[in-house]
Amino acid sequence: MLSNACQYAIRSVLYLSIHSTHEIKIGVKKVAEELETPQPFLAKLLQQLAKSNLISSVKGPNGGFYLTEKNLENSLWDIVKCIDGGDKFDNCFLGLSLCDDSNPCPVHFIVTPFKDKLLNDFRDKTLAQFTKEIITTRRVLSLKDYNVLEKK
Amino acid sequence: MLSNACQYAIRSVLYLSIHSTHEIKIGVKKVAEELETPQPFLAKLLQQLAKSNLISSVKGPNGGFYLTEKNLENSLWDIVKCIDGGDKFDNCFLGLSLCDDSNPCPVHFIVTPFKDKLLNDFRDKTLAQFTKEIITTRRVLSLKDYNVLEKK
DNA sequence: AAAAAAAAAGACTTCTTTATCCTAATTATA
DNA sequence: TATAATTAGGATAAAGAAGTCTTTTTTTTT
Repeated sequence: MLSNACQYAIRSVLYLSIHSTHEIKIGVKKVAEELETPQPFLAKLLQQLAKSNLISSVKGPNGGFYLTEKNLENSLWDIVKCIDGGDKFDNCFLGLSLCDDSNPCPVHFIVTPFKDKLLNDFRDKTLAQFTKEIITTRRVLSLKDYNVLEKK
Repeated sequence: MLSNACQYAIRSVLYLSIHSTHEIKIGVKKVAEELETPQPFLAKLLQQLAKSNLISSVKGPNGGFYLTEKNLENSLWDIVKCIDGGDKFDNCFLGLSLCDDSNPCPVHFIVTPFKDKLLNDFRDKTLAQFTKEIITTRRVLSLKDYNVLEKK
C-alpha cells in the first residue's frame, strides 16, 4: 500500500519526533542504523522531507535532522503526501477506474471503512499527539525499541 | 496493496464466474475488452490461473476460458495466492520486519482488524457465493456493468 | 583560516513489475 | 484433411521503484 520510501519516511519522522530536539540533532547514519534502512536511500528521503519543511536540518559538525515545534504540528498524512502523493488512498482496491458508493466494486464496502479510518487517523492527529501515544502505549519503531522492551 | 496483475486476475475470474459456463467459453480478447485491461498481459495471467487449475480453458475455435463447478469452489484468496503469493497480507504496514500484537508498530492495531476481515472474506467465501452476492447486490466489475445499471 | 563533519544535489545502477511480441501447439469445423 | 481460431510458452522491452555513488555546499570547531 505505502511505498518502501514512504514507510521509511514515516518511521524516520516518528523516530526523530521521539529522539530529536533542536539541541539534539541526529544524522542520517544514526537514523538509518536504528531503523535498519538503506542509508543513502534514506538520505534522499530526509532531504525531500526537509525541502518540504516537514523536518528540519542543519549541516556541518553536530548537524543533522530534528523536528521543531512547528514540524510537530504536521500529520502523518503530510508525510504520505510528500513521498507517495495525496491520492494514495483514493484508488479502488480492485483497480476499477470508477468505484464509489453508488457504483461499488465487490469489495468496496469492505475496504472503504478501513481507508476512511486510516485516512482520518493519519490526517487528524499531529505528530506530537501521535508520538505521545507511541510512547505511552510502547509502540515499536525499530528493532532497538523491541530490544528495550525485551530487557525490561 | 494488490498488484495490478492480481487485480486483473481477480476481476477476470469474477467476470468468468458471472458470464461463462462450460458451454459458453470466453476468449482473452473479450475479457480484456470488458475489463479494460491490456490484452497480452491478461493472457499471461489467465494462462497462469489455468495452469494452477483455478480456471479452465479450451483451445481452438469457440474455445476460451470458463469456470467449472469445481473452479467455483475456490476462493478469491486462492487467486491472490496464485498471482501475488500467500504472504501478501502478512507484512507490517510500516515495513517493520517484526510487528505483532505484543510488539506492535504505531498503526498495527488500526491495520490488523482490517487485514483480518479482508483475509476472512477472501478465504471463507467460495467464488460461487461471492458471485451470487455480486449479482444480487449489483456490484460493478467493468465499465459495461456500470452502463447497464445506468440504463435501467 | 583550515579542516572536518554533515546535509544537499545529481548522475547512475539495479531490480521488479508491467507489458508486448512472436512462435508453437491444440482443436473445432468446414 | 486443411484452415482458422484460440490458448500456451518464451523472449524481450519499457517503466517505475529502490538503491548507490560521487561531488558540492554549508557549517562548526580548532
